[in-house]
Amino acid sequence: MARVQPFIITFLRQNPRTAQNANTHIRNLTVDSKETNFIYREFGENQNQSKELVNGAINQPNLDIVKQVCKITRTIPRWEETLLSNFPSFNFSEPWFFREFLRQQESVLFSLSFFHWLRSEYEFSPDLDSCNVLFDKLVEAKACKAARNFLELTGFSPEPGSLERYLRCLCDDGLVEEAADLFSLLNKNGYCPSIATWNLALLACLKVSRNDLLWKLYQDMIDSGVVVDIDVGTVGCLIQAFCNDGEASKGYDLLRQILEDGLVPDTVAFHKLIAAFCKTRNYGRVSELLHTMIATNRAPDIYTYQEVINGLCKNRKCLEGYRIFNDLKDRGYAPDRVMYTTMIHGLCRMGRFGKARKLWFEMINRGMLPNEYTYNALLYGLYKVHDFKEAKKLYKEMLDRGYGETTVSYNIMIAWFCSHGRVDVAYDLFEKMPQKGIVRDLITFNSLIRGFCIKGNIAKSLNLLHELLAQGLQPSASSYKPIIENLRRVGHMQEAKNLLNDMLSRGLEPDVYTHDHVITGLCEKGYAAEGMELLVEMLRNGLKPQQNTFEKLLQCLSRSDRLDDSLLVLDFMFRIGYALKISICHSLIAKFCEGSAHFVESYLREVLEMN
DNA sequence: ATAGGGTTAG
Repeated sequence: MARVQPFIITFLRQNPRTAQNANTHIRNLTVDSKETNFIYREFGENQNQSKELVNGAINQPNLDIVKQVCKITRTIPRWEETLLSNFPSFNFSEPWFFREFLRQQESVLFSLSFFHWLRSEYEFSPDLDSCNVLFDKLVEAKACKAARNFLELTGFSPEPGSLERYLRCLCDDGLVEEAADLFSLLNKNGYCPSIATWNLALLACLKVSRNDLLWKLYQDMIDSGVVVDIDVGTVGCLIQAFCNDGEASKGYDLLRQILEDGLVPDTVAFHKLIAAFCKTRNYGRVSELLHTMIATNRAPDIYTYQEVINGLCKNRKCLEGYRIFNDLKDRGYAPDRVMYTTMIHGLCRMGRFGKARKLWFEMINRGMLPNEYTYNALLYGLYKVHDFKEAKKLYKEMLDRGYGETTVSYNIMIAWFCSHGRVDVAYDLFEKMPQKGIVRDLITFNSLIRGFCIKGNIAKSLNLLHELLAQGLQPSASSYKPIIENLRRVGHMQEAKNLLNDMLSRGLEPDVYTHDHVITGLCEKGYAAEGMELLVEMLRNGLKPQQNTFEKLLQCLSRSDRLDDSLLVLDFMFRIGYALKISICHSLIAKFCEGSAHFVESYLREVLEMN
């Protein structure tokens, strides 16, 4: 059962007037009567009014009683405890009573709690009319959790139109799974929601990063036959979805297609495409997209350029980004703080601290104060140029302005100490984080794991890996990589291999070098078969082992007299395009000759033909 | 609305 969110309570306490309008709060409330009571206790007014109630036998439709009860539920705390005794002979479970109650009670929250009271008191179930009214009111108040709960309790079937509004409500709240179910239900009953509703659902999927559901919904949408003409809003969503899936070119094709039809998607779709093509470094496309935007009256705005500059900076084209940044200024665009921060960060990442510092002052001169992001960017820059003195100064300034106590700033400092051989200091910071209420995230752990590995402290690194997992964080390849490399260095190949397997089983992709480390390590220990197995696995995954790895493996295989495997590995090696070193060639041939003289000739021919 | 940190070299 969801709870009242604390911030709402705080808000209500500070702002009791709002308690009068319960409708605005119901979306955040549950139907738990305890919680509802709490709200009454805290905010109900006229708490002593409950005395003057009419007593007597009144079982005829009586609008006056309805009026009184409406007021009681609205104003008297814990009315549930006294209502029956105040109206001893009145039967509240008459259907007309609840219908009329709903008509008069303007607050959805109180209507709902009255319904719950009726249920618990009389096992009441409202008639279809009342169900429809209350359900619609709940949806209108965007209380979709309460609406769902109401549906479950009553089991009634709302009108398709109501359901569609409910559906939109679910989308607004990001409850896309339920929305998708409802679409199927509506479709099954032959009702087809409007394109706008479908689009809303597609957008909601994008918002909660559920591309899988988006595609499923889109399929349903087509199957339902709603798409007569291509809708530009739908296409915009699809373009975004393609970009999220890493298939920007498909998104691009879609854009071209719809432009031919004379339709132009919104800027968000363009932005997504731009970011995606920056990522694949297809800058020609990016520039083309910008031109398209201008040609179709979607003039690139500051956010567009933000996307471009960010894309360039993230993909090692920072100076290009810087050029555009300056260009924009020349053309009269006033970069905002985000753009300055992005640029400063990009320059810092490239070690151009001087330029970054210049922008920093320029920004301040233009009346924009550095915020948490800007401070972190510059701090990161100082870390990159190893200027600890200045970093300390900046960090202090940052703290004075109330910005430094965050995960990111701690991570920068921790990475700093780790890469300057002071993992002990980094660990102190790490231990201070929870005390200060700062969350440690994956990057915090990864930095420290790396720090301890630099010092050769494998045990500590492993501990951190376990702690990370225990916290429920998803490890990344960088959580494992340094540990595996360290284990190989000290020859603990079994553990290294176990960790590698652990990585794979979590769906992580070790890079070429991690694999290479394990293979060469295994070979050094004489585990030819396992080395071979891993090499094959690598090739199967499309990874290209280093030449040295092949050589190590060949030596190991020939030492353990696995001549067939040697030939196989040679074959792989030549196919990749590596040449065989003369020394290894000699030792291989010598090995072949040791065996039955009968085969030497054919072996030789094979090796020579391959080379 | 938008931005930040780990790893970059083998």
